[in-house]
Amino acid sequence: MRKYFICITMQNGKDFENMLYPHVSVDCVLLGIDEEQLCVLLVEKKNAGTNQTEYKLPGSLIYESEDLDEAAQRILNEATRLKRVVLKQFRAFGSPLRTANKEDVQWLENASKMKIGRIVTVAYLALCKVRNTKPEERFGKVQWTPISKLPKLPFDHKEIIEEAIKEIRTWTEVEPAIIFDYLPSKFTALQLRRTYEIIYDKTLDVRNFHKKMNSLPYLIQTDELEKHVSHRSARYYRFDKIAYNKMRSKLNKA
Amino acid sequence: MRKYFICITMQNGKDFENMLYPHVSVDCVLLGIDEEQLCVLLVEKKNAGTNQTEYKLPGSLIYESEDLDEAAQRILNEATRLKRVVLKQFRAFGSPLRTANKEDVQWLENASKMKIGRIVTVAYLALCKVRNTKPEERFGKVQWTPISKLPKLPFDHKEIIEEAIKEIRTWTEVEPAIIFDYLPSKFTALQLRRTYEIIYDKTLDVRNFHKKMNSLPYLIQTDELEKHVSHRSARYYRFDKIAYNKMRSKLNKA
DNA sequence: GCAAAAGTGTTCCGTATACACCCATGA
DNA sequence: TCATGGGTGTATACGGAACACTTTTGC
Repeated sequence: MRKYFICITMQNGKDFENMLYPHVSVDCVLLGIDEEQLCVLLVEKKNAGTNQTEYKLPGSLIYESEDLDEAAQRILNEATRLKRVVLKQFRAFGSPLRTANKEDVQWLENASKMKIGRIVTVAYLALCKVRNTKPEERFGKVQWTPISKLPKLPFDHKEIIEEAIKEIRTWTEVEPAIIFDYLPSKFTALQLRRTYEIIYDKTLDVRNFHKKMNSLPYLIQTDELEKHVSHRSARYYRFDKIAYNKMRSKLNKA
Repeated sequence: MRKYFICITMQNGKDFENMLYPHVSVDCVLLGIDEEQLCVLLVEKKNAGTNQTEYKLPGSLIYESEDLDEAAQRILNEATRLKRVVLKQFRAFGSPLRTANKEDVQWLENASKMKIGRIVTVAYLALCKVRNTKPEERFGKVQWTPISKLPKLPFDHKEIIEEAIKEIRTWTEVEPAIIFDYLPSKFTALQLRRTYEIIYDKTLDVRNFHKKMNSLPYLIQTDELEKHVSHRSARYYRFDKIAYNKMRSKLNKA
């Protein structure tokens, strides 16, 4: 049995480079910490006709000539205006049932102006500074939502978020540098500890944590102290990227 | 600017279920151990016109209604006739440059009878018993090739294999059960040790290895001994899946 | 003076590493 | 009798976990 599949592509005389590729999408799970909770960035999903606002993960079909990593950076930038955030691809989701819900498909067809069949999505993960995010206007409103209070989400976005949360725990273990990408350049021991506590959802012993910090070659004490706090002021630390990389390359040899 | 993209799909009156989806493929990196070396299964890639045989990873476009995991199982089964092997999705490869080599694309168009543009591939990994593999005839010849002697490969298959080798090391650490899926149901300490040695590409201390084995609740000594070997006969061990799962669930709680 | 967080050391336990010799078997 | 792998124990090092009190500062 022979099978034929013919694709005809048309566009308004514009370059092929800017064409969307309506078979593969990239979704970004942007995690951040706000009000002592792990939060995920959701964007508004405007439903034609109805007034109710629903939410979804920031994501998009990829462009014809765009690498997956590039697409992820683009989406992250559109949703937050942040640049050079470390993004990690963590899984592809490709069940044919992803597009089983007709409302979801209808919405996507309206949004993309394309006929949508099946879509395989590649999911990315990043840790972002919540305070710094200002999405592009045309991207609509974004909302940092605690992971304990996720609303109804389209497609399999809930599953994607669950996987992302598992993933970030193992990721921070193997590549702790991403934590410092997330923190301000000077930070206190408390800030660092809270970050780990929220990511791992458990409390850490203060003394053991200090001991650990002192044993890590890439955590440098500075002379600066917190000011104007109503308690003993804490010392600021900084992340030494060079020492970190040196340590890593040693580990990899052994 | 509006963009249009029209897809027309035709087929010989057969059901849509069996249609290939020419935008996403799945490639399987099947690793095994032969002659004390880590090997990867490659399949013949017949080039129309020329007589030379080249090789590639077993892989295929996915079918319209097929999940990614299903596609991976199908490909594994076609290439080895093995069933119920644990496969792990480890990364999507989606650079537009994947299809930069025209020969590769030409070959794929011939093989699939489809017009091929860009393809995003999702890569899977498994550990297989080399001796048990007998591919389906129509799949062509397969060859277990030592990873140190990879031939020229199409697309980015070399990169995919390199990633897979890194991946299997971390995978066996977090999920040692896959090793026992790979070994015969009764195995000696030597067999198990060699398996680890080859995967990690380093030698392990014999005494420490025995000590470790004894400390693991899921490794059970049997009363059986090797026979007809020209040295003291070794004891057989077996893998206790129940004990393994019990141990895992404890770990996850803590 | 009090609330709030900073900072600091010791003990214990389990796991990883290093290391050398005698034993059983078939050829 | 020799070649081959089987099997065993001890000492040391390191990192993680548990645990309580004094210090500093602003209000």
